[in-house]
Amino acid sequence: MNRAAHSPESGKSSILLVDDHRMVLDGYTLLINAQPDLTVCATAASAPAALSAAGTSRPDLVITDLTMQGRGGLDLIKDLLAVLPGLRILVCSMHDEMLYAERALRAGAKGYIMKDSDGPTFLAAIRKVLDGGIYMSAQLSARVLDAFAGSRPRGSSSPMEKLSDREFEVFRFFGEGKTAKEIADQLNLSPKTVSVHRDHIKEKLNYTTSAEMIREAVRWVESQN
Amino acid sequence: MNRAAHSPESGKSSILLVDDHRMVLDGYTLLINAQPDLTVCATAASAPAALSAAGTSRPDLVITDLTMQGRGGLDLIKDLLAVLPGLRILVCSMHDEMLYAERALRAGAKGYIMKDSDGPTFLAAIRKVLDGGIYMSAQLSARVLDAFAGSRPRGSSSPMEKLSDREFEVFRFFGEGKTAKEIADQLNLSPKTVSVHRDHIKEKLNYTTSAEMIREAVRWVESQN
DNA sequence: CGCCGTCATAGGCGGATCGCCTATTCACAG
DNA sequence: CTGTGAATAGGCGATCCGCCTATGACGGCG
Repeated sequence: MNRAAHSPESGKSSILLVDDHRMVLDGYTLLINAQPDLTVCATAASAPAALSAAGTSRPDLVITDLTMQGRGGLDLIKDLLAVLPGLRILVCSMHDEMLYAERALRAGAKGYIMKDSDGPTFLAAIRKVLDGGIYMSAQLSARVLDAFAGSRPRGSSSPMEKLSDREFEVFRFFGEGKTAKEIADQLNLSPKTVSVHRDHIKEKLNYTTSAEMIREAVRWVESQN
Repeated sequence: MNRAAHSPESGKSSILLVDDHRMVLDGYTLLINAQPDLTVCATAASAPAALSAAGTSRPDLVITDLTMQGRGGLDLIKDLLAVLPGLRILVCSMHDEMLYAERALRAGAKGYIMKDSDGPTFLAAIRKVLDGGIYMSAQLSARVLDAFAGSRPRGSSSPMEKLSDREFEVFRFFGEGKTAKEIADQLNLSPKTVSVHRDHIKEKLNYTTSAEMIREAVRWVESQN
């Protein structure tokens, strides 16, 4: 186990925590700092803060939530890896893994764990990722292996799987009652880009009107809560 | 301040924490137990566990998340109040308050705070609710006061009560994913008329954008089974 | 009975948005 | 190296939105 590559002095692996809920940051910090081999070197409550903190503190591992206000967590993963290639990222989300984990791992994360995991599971995930492994639940890994095995009962799965990451993100925003313009502002895009995404979503999911698409987006977001 | 009614021995106000994310529970516990006048008497990670824990530990206050798996922070509020009438409940949600706070308060909660609040704000909310007050953000209270300012022919029923028959009809059509034009065609009206109804609905229900109104319409239609 | 508030209807108008088309860049697969 | 798809965004005409005004109908009220 050679975890201490970036922490020559302490011998502890340094971790950057990213979550927009302070209480969650406190909870993680409490748990992690109680471990002899781990230490929290920085925390951040937003994507920009996370990028900045990652640049200065050079953590061995970043643990991040997926859904932060504005600029989804997937973008943060990509940005972090663009700045610090090889950085290990463990996604810790409150959302059902089936819906987000695949995207997160494809974006470059090395693990996905749900927030309702208990301490030991959580620490096991951290150490597995620090050791160069990929952490995911048994269910999820089964699903991934299944997908790689070539079995394709396509169509029975969610129609949303046809959407690209960006389209999916826009879809969710529409489901939250946001205007195209509001979404554009929040993602720092031109309204035109959002409208193109909207068009593609409509086409991929076979909706004839935007109102219909929005309704289904709202229903879908509802079903996630 | 007579907060210790149910905690004769310690003099501290006892709090039951409910959240399905253990890390969140840890963070809250850390903060609360550091206060001289507050103590966490129990935690629960599910609605049934919360009901059971509330019955045995008789807390002065319950702090609960709204969205737990198995559907229903709102149901938990109602169930808790059914078992322990007069119990004070502070909802601590990660969701935009505009979307859930009203429902939570109508269900009987005495406060609503977002998870990204900092410690002092959080403690202020706890103490305010323990003292018999109602805690909500300035924005939210402004919205509530605004809504109650010009209307109370009925004590407090559905917000849709304020809509005229025609407006309500239009509202439902929007909730079914219909376009303004489609609604106009179906009701043999000019699109302009429908748009005026839409404007009035937005005004009466205090929505700032049409997208927000449509989202709530969809949610309402959904809730009608 | 006349007055006022509300409802339902709808037109006007300027600016915003939609729907569709095209284009550039980039990444990745074949 | 070439093609496909994703992400970004501009153009443009038609449509829609948001706000204002207006008319007729109904219903309570002094």
